[in-house]
Amino acid sequence: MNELADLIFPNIDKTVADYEKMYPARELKEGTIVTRFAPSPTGFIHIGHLFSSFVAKKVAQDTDGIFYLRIEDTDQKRTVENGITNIIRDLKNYNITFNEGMISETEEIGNYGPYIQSKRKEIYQTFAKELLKKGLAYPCFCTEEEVNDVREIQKRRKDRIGYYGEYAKYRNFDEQEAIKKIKNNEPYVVRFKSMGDYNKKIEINDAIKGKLTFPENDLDIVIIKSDGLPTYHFAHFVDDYLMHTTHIIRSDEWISSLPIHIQLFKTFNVKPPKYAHLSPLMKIDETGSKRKLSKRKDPESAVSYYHEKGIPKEAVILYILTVANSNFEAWYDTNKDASIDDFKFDFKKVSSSGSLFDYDKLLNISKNYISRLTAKEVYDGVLEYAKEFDLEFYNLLTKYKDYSIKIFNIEREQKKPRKDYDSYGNIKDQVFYMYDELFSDVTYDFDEKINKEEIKKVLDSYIEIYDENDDKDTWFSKMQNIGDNLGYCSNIKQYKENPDNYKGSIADISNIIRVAVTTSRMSPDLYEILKLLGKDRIKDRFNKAIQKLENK
RNA sequence: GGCCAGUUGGUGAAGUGGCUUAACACACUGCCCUUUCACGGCAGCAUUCACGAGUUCGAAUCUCGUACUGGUCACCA
Repeated sequence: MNELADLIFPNIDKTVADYEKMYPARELKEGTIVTRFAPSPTGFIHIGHLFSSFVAKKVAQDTDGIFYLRIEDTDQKRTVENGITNIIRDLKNYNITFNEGMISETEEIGNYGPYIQSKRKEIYQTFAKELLKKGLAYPCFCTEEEVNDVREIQKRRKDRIGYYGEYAKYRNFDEQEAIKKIKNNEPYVVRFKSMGDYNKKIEINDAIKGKLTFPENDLDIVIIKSDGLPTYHFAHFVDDYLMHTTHIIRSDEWISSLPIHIQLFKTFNVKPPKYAHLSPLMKIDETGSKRKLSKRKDPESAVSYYHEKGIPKEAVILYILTVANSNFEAWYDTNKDASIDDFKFDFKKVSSSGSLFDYDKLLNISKNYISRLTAKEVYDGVLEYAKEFDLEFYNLLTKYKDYSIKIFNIEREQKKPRKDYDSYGNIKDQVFYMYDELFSDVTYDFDEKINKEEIKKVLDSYIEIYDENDDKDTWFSKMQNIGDNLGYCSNIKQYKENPDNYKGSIADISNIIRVAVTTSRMSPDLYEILKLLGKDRIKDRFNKAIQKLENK
């Protein structure tokens, strides 16, 4: 066995024990959680990554633990230029930062590195070599075709699929023959020689899914690929053992490999970490069935999608927490001013089946979030958004900074603030009429019932009496006067009792002015809008509206 | 096909044998408040927890079976 091990890994002279000494257990209080986020460096962060990294960070943080970033680049094909930098940048945007691990394409912090798997080759090989020496691993010379053929045979026989038992061609292959093949440069992989018994059961307690029962693993899985790098299963064991990860938080597509992972830990006499498997976010697809959000088909799976819509990062995180922990929403409702750091995350409150991604709910959370910001904060948010996506608006916001903040302050900073902005991306459409530069090519939504002579009368009498210094009550009683003089009821209740006695009500008067100024019958507080516009601009708006009516 | 898991209104869910005539939130509908809209308030929206059988005085909650949905069965992670 030693001869074979030395032939396969001639340059490995350290032992597992050496590495165990190099990476001693962390000196942490009992119950402290060490977690990690371990993506492939594809540079693409999707909502699922955000979800699992957030949860991992949160549970570590709740115990003053460690959260580190490990890069899983054992599949060279998937590696993308600047992938690591992009991942770090995107996560940082969402306030997801690390205590340890990679901090750029090449640099890292922490004592348990390297934190990038391609630099850990010797470590994996050391563990594999030890297995080889003990007869718990062996080289397998099967070609891809051979493996496929076996699968076909198994399908035909309705046998369980996989490399195990009598289908494991090289499991009991003669050592000298193997040595000959290797010396002959035949390609091979290293497989784990499983001692598991498929008829026995193992029980695993998942922090989220609860008690899980599986048959023992008896698959002789590949641990070292022909390029010398480990497979996920093997790297997971080696890394999380040596880095002393206490909790593996990952997506639940890994559940079915759990027996393999547990077996690997047991083989080295190591206590496995705790596992917490997260269900993926789902959506209803074209055919009406539920499926995982896919980064190919679903634009909303990309984190950049929310960025482009101008949904505040904080709102996205709030949504994620809402989905992740079912009691969060109620907690947040009663602790509106608390930081989400004060919320204690609970694995038991994580749904064990996949949730549908609910965009309406996200928007609602976003809307509530924005409603609680100060006008200045809204301004900063829109400004940052516009800088990237709407230069025209950006320039206006910069030019009219104080004025813009006043606009955003209409019916804000009060007990029950307005809630009409659901994202930074939809603000411009709602306030465009406050900017003369945006007020061209407009169409007015005057009430059809009121003819243009009436409209003119109202506007004319209004401009005569308008005084910018009036307070709201004075202003409104003047409005009522105009109405009374023209035959519109100034009291809405009276009007409703006898609508036939009047041409209309004060609501019609308001709306004529509102439409003339904003083009729309829906707007925030009219008094505030008029005040911000000022008398001269109001006059201009009136003229413009009248002109448009004439030309009709 | 094997293995594993899940299934409570349009959506996310609460719920662990009686306090459930099934919370709460989103969406939707109606009413109220109101100079418009938004906000806010009130009401409506699952006679029933995929289906069937069983255990029990009693089941959304326990057991079994069926159906459906999802995951997995790579030298990808």
